[in-house]
Amino acid sequence: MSKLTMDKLTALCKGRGFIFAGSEIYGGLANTWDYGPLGVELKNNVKKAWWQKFVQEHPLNVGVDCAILMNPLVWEASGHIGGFSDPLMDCKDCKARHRADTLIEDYAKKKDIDIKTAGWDNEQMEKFIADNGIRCPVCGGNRFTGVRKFNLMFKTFQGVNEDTASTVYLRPETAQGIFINFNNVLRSTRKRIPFGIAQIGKSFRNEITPGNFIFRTREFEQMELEFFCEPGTNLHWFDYWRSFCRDWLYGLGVKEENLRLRDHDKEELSHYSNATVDFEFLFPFGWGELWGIADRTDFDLKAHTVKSGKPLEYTDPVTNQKYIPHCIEPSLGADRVVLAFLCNAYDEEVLESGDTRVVLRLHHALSPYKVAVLPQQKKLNEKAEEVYTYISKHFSATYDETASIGKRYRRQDEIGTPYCVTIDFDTLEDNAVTVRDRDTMEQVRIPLDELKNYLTKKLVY
RNA sequence: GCGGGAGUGGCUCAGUGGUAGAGCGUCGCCUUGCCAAGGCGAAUGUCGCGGGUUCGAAUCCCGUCUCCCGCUCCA
Repeated sequence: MSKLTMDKLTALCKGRGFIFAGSEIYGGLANTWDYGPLGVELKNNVKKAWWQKFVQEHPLNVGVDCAILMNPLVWEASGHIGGFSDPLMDCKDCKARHRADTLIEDYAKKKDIDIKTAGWDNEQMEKFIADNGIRCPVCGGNRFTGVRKFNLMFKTFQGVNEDTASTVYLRPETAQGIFINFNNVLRSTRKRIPFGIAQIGKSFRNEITPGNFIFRTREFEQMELEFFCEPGTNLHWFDYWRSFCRDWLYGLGVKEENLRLRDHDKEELSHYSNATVDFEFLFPFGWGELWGIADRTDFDLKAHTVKSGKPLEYTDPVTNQKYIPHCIEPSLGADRVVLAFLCNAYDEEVLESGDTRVVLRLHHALSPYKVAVLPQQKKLNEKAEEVYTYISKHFSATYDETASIGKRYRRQDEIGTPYCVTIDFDTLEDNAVTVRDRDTMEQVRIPLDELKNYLTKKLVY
């Protein structure tokens, strides 16, 4: 198998209608991508598969879909205003841009001093850099501009007045919508601890450095679960979700060699968390984070309790004890995992004839089309259309009557369609069709009235 | 923002002053009844945009825009 490159993948995505560059006819808009007809099917299938395992089939979890725009106080409480920003400074000599906190912490690590810049303001960082004579890692100069905070949140205005009072933010994570609805969900579902609230939705971060196709974009979709548990049971549930998430990926065909779980060192832990594991996938550009599972403790519920004055707590129905639940958060990037599934599925197979067959070996649950209906010849299209009409009521299906049958198989292979149903001249006599399997390339004859059951069995997830 | 690369049909590119081309892909017809066959035909371009030089610019000059890669990351 020849190696997959991002160029190959983006070409396939664009050519076949998975993903297009955004705003193309106006010259584009950097790092925006539009999902095409196949891409939206794939992405919807990914979301559906996630929802199925994390909500539909999981007895402890329920779902929500919260607003993207929220009261700005939410972000003050969560620490995103103030904390969720990068302190940047430029080298006046070589124009390289650096993060002030990184410069300081790298320096501290080298000197073996224990320094945490979290909570420092701009002046403190500028002073430390000047006092210690920290130099630009690129050119060695020591003339820096002042520190400017670059907030990662997109800001906009609600209503007609563009003043501070009407400033709202596009959410940088979906999680906060869950936390602020903790009481609502608890009351309306009569859930007991432990339980989880799941959400799929768009988030926005004004990243300085987006890139790698749909891996890092400023607008992206998250699939997050906030799982609430009794304090002290954190580790148990952390491990539980760690395995659960890993198995979900394996269950959808992610190869073991493409996935690694990396537990965070104490130093890299976020301000809210005391245990974190990264699920990393081996993309053509290297290992990239797919899924982060964090133990957020009671940080968020506590913060919102303080800020809002509304206690977000739980009363144990047996002991009548009140406590603020702790929270384990598996947070998955929808676009990233779509990209991962694409990379994971991409295969180039060299056939006996010598030419290569490009196959997307997507899990059946993820394939944009489950079935392609192909008349052996155009003369048979009447019968074939009949079959298509019937099949498409039950499965996402496509129809193709052009070119040779072999070429049409290849087209379906390239977009990951697991089953091709061909109608031939015998079909008119015996009312049966040939079903061809994408992976084995084997063919079986199935009577039309058994076709639906046959495919249903094959396609169950 | 800085550094590098690139803008010519859907894709990959050729064309470096003189009527915009090829391959692949797409579509149609013929052929072919199970894995990218073949034949014939067709469609698709203000050559990124603006200005200049010139009888004449995809090509030379100036400006400008955009995208891609790298850098400061973590869904």
